[in-house]
Amino acid sequence: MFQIGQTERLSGVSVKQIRYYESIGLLSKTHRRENGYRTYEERHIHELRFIKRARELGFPIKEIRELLALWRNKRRSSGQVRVLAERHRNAIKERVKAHRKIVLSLDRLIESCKGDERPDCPILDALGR
Amino acid sequence: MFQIGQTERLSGVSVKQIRYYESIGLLSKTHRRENGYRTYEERHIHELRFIKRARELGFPIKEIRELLALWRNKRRSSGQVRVLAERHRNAIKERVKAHRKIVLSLDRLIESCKGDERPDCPILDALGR
DNA sequence: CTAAACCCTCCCATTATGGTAGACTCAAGT
DNA sequence: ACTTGAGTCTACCATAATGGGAGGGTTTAG
Repeated sequence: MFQIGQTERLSGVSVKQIRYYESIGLLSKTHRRENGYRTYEERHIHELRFIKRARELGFPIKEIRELLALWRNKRRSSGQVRVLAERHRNAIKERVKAHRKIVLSLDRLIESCKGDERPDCPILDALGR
Repeated sequence: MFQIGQTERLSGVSVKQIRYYESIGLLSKTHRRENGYRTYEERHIHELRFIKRARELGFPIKEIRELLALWRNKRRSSGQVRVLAERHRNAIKERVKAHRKIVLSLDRLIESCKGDERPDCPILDALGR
């Protein structure tokens, strides 16, 4: 039985986040003591670590909800998880692709800009074209 | 003298965005007709196109504000613009780097997952470790 | 005169997190 | 017993940029 501060230290998830995850029904329900304090058990720590790792992999909370459901369900199929992971990976790949294009454009613009004290600026020219 | 719908078509920026950019002081002030309708001139179209291009390059509005100020200021130095562009490019590069790491991690996880009908799933195992 | 197409303002929702205020609880020290 | 500090609670605000919609005025064409 931990209280929220200990749970933060044990899981690496901030108190704010813990309360938020509970409020949106992502984290399993917690018990409350007489004084209103939340109490956590090992199970919650594990869930929070799970959430934290999934967040670090960029999964949005909506998808973590599905992953968590599969994690809790002993009769799930690994195929479902794989589909989720692949879908997410593709989304990130798309973002990377778009960002790399942007970087290339910026490279070209910056390259063409002398960056001196004069008001002449190809970057602004290109934007204001 | 255009009204907001025409301005949307000419600039490619949505009516919603146009009003928003004005409300935060990004777009130059507009005149209002007797009936309350906004009226736009060439100048506004140019500014909106500028904003649109900068947004497409991923510049946040805060930085577009600075770029626009430099664009309007005939006595600016191109060095200032270049610094802004480089800072922004570096920020995006960092994001790309982080995302690529994530993709690699996902690649490994997905690779290790057979994706069949069985409940055994290395992805969930890794997240719930 | 009416319908359609415009325009207006105001409010809400999104995503996930951090901050703060005001109040309560608990444990330790004096 | 009393105070102090740490811990916790709820509730509200803010972020970034955009879209959606309600409810209501205006203009133009038929």
